[in-house]
Amino acid sequence: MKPEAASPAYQPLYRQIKLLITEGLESGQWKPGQSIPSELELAKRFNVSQGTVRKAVAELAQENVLVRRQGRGTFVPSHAHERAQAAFLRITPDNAPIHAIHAELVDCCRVKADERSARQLDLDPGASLIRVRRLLSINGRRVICEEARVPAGLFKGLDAAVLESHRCMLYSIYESVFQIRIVAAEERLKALLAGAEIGDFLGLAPDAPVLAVERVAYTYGRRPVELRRGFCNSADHHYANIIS
Amino acid sequence: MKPEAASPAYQPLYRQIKLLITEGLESGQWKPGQSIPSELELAKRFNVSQGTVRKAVAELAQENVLVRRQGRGTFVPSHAHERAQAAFLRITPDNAPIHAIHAELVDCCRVKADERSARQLDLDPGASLIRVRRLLSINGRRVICEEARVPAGLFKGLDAAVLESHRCMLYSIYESVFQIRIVAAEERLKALLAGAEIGDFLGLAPDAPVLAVERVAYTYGRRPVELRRGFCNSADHHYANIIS
DNA sequence: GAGTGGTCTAGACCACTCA
DNA sequence: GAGTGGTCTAGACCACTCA
Repeated sequence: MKPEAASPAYQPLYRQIKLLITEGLESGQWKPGQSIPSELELAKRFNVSQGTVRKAVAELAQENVLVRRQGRGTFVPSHAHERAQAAFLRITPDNAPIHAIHAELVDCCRVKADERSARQLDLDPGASLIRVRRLLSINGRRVICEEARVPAGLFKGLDAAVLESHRCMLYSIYESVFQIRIVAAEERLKALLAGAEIGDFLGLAPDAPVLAVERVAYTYGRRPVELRRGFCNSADHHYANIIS
Repeated sequence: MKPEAASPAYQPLYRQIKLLITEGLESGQWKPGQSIPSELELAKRFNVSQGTVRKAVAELAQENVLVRRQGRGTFVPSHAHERAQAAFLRITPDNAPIHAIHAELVDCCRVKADERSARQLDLDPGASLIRVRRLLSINGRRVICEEARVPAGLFKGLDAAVLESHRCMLYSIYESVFQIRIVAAEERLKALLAGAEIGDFLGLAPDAPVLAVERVAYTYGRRPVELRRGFCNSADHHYANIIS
């Protein structure tokens, strides 16, 4: 492979390699938890130098799409085994580490996408979504009430039975059952009053404040595949963020 | 310079270079807005290869401590000119870009550090702090009520007069008046009720929900130099965050 | 000891900026 | 055209893991 001539669509070699690796991940050629071939092998396969592969892999590792371990290899992170979860669960107790997370299913049903949701998910208005509502407990205390909506077309067969038989984080289920890996997300936070329904779920008065977290979650290639709304009792918990 | 022998304290060459560059920034050898020497010149100066300098600079750029511009050079970002601010102001209007930010001084006084603040700022309990309270307007609407506390020893002369004569973001003032550059921060978010005082400032009922943002801000070498608490009317604004 | 990723060098050439 | 950072190569050696 040679760098192509300058052009409006010019992409450096290592970015093309990056794309090729991403395609391998998307197609399921290398699965979560497994390692991908070594740098030297990929270099041979793509007919570039090891340095170019290294640069591509470094960027993917940077984006948490791959994990490099010196002496062992380069791995596809899994929401299941690893605590790659940690990156997507930003709510933590104020003065303690998380030692247990537990999810209770509230309901799971089909809904039609409203205009905004359709736009956010890149679907036609009125497209069919599956809506999952759950209550999350951290260290035995019910803290978060959340609602996820995903395209029914991508998540065929997602229902209460599947959710009950995989009592873990949703993203582990997306990954293990539907082969969809969440790799990035955008969130918007607001403070709201709980209201009757959410107050009930969280054991709060309707006029208690809750932290509302709206999320658009993305799979490879920045394709949006999930909308989520979480309401958190932030009396003894907070949303943690690191800038820069 | 040669890589030193393996040892418990082994640091690769490029990390040592990184430290040398950071020291140059701290000492004011290269100032915000200015460029640092070219990679080739730094390589000559430190007696390493260009690639090693490149790796050091790349990590610093990654951490937003430097900014690289192809064809022009490598620059020290400034809170003043650039919108490096953007990284530290995560509150934005729900449906519009920010076109104007305005700060009103509420008060500025000396306070004693309580135990927690002293610990967070790495000071002795009871150390003298300067507390600044301000109201921030975004696009002409008062949205945030914030309180910053900084060590009096590092910010000698910070008072109402200085704040009134530099009507801009605090971090610009820290940088231009006190030669202290904020490069990173940790934040904790909660939802609270406004209460009488904050409600007054933001034109909200005392039982309206507000987004509370607590921050510890760091300068080079992850040294904490500011504590901040912000209360935001999140009715038409939100805190934006990108994961991964 | 074989295999992995991590560091470092030297050198070529490219893309971009600016005078 | 000179100077900057960006890409790419080839090759050496190091640190780490695992059998």
